[in-house]
Amino acid sequence: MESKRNTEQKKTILNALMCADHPTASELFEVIRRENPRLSRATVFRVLGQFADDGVVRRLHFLGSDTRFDARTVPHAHCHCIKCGRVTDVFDGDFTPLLALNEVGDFTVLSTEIEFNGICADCSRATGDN
Amino acid sequence: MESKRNTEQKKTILNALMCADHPTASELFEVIRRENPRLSRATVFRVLGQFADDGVVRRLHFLGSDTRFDARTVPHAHCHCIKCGRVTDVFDGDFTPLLALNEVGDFTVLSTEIEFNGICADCSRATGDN
DNA sequence: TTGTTTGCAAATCATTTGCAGTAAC
DNA sequence: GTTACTGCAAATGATTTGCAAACAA
Repeated sequence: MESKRNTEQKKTILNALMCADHPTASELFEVIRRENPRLSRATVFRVLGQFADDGVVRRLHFLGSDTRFDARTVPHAHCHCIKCGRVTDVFDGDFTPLLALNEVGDFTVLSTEIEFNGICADCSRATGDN
Repeated sequence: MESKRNTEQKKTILNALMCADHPTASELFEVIRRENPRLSRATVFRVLGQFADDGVVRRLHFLGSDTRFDARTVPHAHCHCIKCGRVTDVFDGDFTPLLALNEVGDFTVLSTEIEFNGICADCSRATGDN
C-alpha cells in the first residue's frame, strides 16, 4: 500500500516524528494524543508503516525493544543504550564506506544497519564504576 | 535468570540451533518437535532466552522478521534477504575493526550488529532483471 | 463522485508467565 | 531434599485488520 492522499493525520504524524527521538509507534501515539486526542493508535501504526515503505522514514530494530522509527534519511549508525533504551545517531565518517556498500559478495544490498548496543554516557555515570 | 542445570532439553535445543540456519524460536521448535514431540514451545523460548542472556548464543533482529538466534559466537555481519528471509553470515575482514570497537564517542559498546538488508543471489536470479 | 483514509473494536500472533508436577544435583 | 526446570494453558502486548463513516482529489 502506498501513501496517496495528504491528510492532516499524516502531517501530524510526520511532524511529531521529526521532533521525537527514535520513538516506537506507541510512544509517538502517546505524544500525539496530548495535542490530538482524535488521532487513533491504528492510524499511527498504519501511517508509519506507509512512510517506511515509501522510504520517507526508517524502521529500526533494537535488542529488546519494539520497532522504532527515524525521520533521518541520511545514512548513519545508531547507539542503543540497553539501560535507558535511548537511541542516538552516529554520523562518524568511518562508517560511510560500509553504509555506502551496494553489494556484499553476490548479495545485493538495499539498506545497511550498523547498531552499537551498550551503555550510554549518562548511564555509565549513574551506575558508577561497577 | 541464569542457566544452572544441564538438562536433556537444553542439549537438544543447543544442538538443533547449531544445525539450523539462524532460525526463529518457532522455526526451531518445529524442527525439534519432529524428533522430540515432548519438548514444549515455551521451553524453546525460555531456553533460547537464557542462552542469549548467558552469551552462549546471539539474538538477531531483522526488518520484518521475528527474533532469530545464532550459535556462532565469532563476531560477524549478516545479510538478510527481504524476499526469502534467509540470513547468511559474512566474515569479511573489512568489518573486523568495526566489530572490535569498544566505544563510540562516550558510548560504551557491548555488542555490535552489522546487517545488510537486500536480495540474495538466489532471489535475484529467480526474479530476473526486473 | 470515487477511491483513500480513518477510527473503532476485534483479531492476530509471537512471546511470556503462573502453576503444579518432574528432575538435576 | 531442595530448588531449578518443564509442560501446559492462559495471559500479555505490540501490531494488524475488517468495516462503515469521513474526507481528499
